[in-house]
Amino acid sequence: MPTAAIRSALSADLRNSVMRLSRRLRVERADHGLMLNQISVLAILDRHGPLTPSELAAHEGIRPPSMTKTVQCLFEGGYVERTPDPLDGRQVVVSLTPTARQLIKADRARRDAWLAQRLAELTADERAILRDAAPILDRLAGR
Amino acid sequence: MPTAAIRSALSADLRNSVMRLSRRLRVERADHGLMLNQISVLAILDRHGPLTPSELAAHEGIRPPSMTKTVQCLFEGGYVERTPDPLDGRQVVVSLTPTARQLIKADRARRDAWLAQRLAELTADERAILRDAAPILDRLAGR
DNA sequence: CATTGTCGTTAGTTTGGCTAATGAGTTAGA
DNA sequence: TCTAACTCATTAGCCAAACTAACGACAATG
Repeated sequence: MPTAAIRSALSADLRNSVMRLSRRLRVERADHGLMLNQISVLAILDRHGPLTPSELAAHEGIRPPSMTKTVQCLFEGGYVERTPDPLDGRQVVVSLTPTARQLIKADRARRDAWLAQRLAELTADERAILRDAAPILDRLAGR
Repeated sequence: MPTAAIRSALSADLRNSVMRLSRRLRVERADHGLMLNQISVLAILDRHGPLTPSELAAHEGIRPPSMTKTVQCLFEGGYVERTPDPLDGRQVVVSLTPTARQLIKADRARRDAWLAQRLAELTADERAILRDAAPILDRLAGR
């Protein structure tokens, strides 16, 4: 098999795997009915503390308007608060509500975040491969 | 850093990388204006010869109605033909037109399929990691 | 103090999945 | 044989989640 063909096969396989997993990730939701991207935002807020919508968007690698929607959903569910920044009236600071904190805690305990669950079922070697692969995928996506 | 936290970080990183790359893949198109998933279908037909819509859907890991849409687009662009199977009147066989064959050939020569291009810019080691990672991602997606 | 820029949001579009249902055609069983 | 059940492709309609463009409020700067 010539090099070009091998690369072409990798391209096809990788594309398939990535698209499939992303479809799965998009649809999958934990038992509290939150979408995985919403949970991800909660996790970011938990790790970094209150952030503005733009900062959140940067973390997720999406545009601010997309993040506004996610935050809106979380707000309606009572998971986040939006408080205007007293120093800069343009900015809004998004922070977790006690409800969200409790949910995150329970989530972590029960390990019911879908992807984490699946990852736990892999071998250590397989997880190591994915750990190596993640930044490469990121670079492919073009930062 | 405790094991659980490491795994949780992997989960977040991997999710991010996969979603980012998938968004990129979805949007990216070659210079002939075809979406990457359409090009992928052409590539499958090129490799396997004529296939039915269901077979194509299975290859891409999507449902038949979704494939019908893609095939419809390709048909309107003059890239595929749909011929009824003479043995089984329910089935349709999708095959490449000369236009498509020519495009595939040119594509291959110029290597302008977006992902293949990016992959070519990686080191051999990095590609090896991705080659190992792809089937694991597939298993995460749930077969 | 007026212009220019930034932030969050709104509005509207695009893409590409999905399920459910339909119609044509096949297969199997009474 | 003829009817019931199944299979395949398609249609219709829904939904999630990204995007761009534009807007209003506010800030910063000349």
